[in-house]
Amino acid sequence: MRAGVIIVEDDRSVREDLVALVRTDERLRLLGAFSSAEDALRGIPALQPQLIVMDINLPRMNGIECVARLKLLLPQVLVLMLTVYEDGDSIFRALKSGATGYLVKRDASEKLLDALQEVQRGGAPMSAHIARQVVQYFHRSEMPAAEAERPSPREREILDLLVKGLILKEVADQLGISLETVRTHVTHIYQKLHVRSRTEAVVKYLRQSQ
Amino acid sequence: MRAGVIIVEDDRSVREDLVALVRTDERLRLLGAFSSAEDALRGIPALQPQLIVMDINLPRMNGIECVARLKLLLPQVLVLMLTVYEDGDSIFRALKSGATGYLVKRDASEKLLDALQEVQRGGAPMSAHIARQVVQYFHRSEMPAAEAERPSPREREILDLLVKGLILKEVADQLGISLETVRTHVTHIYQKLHVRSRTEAVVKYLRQSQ
DNA sequence: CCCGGCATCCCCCGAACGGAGGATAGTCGT
DNA sequence: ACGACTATCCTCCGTTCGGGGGATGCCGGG
Repeated sequence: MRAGVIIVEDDRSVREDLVALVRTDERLRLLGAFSSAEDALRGIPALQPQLIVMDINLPRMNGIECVARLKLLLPQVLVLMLTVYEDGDSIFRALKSGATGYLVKRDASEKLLDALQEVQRGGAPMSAHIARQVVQYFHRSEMPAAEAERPSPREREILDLLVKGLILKEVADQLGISLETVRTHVTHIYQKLHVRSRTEAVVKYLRQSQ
Repeated sequence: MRAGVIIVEDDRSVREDLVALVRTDERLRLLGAFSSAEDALRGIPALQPQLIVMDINLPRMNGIECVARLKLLLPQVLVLMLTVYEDGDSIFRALKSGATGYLVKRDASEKLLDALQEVQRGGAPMSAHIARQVVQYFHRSEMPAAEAERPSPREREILDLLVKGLILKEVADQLGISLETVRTHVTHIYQKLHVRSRTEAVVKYLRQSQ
């Protein structure tokens, strides 16, 4: 059976090139193409693809965030990141998010199909140099959260109460501040921890503080 | 300043006796009396009492559960449990939930006021025999969850997905079942873990599985 | 002196959630 | 064969959440 493929790429002409390319390969079946991370998150789960080709540089939510979320919904899916960036940080974050391969855009037209095959065979298409960095990266246990990414003291105070199971209104009463203020703090916490729900925030917070 | 007192007792005549008793003591100020745990939970936080006299044997939610929840909202409040039960298990669960003293009902009329004073002085009004058991109890690290209290395999499967931050709809898609089914499972999980929100459930689950 | 981070408060809105019902069906042990 | 536990699906309803705005005041670094 042919492997289902999804393309996520905001540039229309590039996207159409990729779509055309995938269609030339009889081992692949193109299930769809999206032009934004948000659309991809909504549409992909129902399509149950085996492979995703994801551009990193997307408007609003980037491809790395998008892959991280998709991997929660489709743990089995194989992701090939596509990008113009070659810096180590992007590579790390992409792979950390769950991507299997990392292709530079200028190589896409000639290497995409080979890379997709390699991904399916259990490989990880990328240069030896990058592979080396990857190994080293995973030896470092945790991505050191950037300075501005850490919740402020007040925000941590609120997190502590959320961990206890209090709802927002109870947190407000407890701290003697308004519900709206708590809401704002919580929004900021979500942004800093890159999550979108209380549960995710609490789990991440507990894990970070050992 | 006089210490604010709340009474929670479902039997009207007993409740009125207690109210009258507290009113005779000029060192105390009666802030209110409730006849159910649910009403108490709704009303007490706003009253900010220093002392709570709580009956264990209440309809629906019992006094122990009620105290556990109140303690989340008012960590400073001192609780004196009132009960007809003298068995070790009730005592343990009451104190575990955050109660400071434990008075048998038949002693209430003559010892309540003294007990409230003692609680405020940092004491713990109960017999030496009980105090001994308490010490031993806290040496045992955890209350072994009853057999029927443990989530079923399917429920744990769902908990695992909730820990990852998935919302109910995503869990449903992931498991190939309907949203309603997930909702039912989650309700059962809440009942077994004695919680009322996803956050509480996830935190408790993570802590129980080390 | 201005900008960024922080803390506070407010509004709107749609989606998600939690509680309380009820229902069917399969398994398992007594 | 009967009761329990489990898993599945459903409706109704009020509350809570999360995202999107915007606003003020304080403080500290550049």
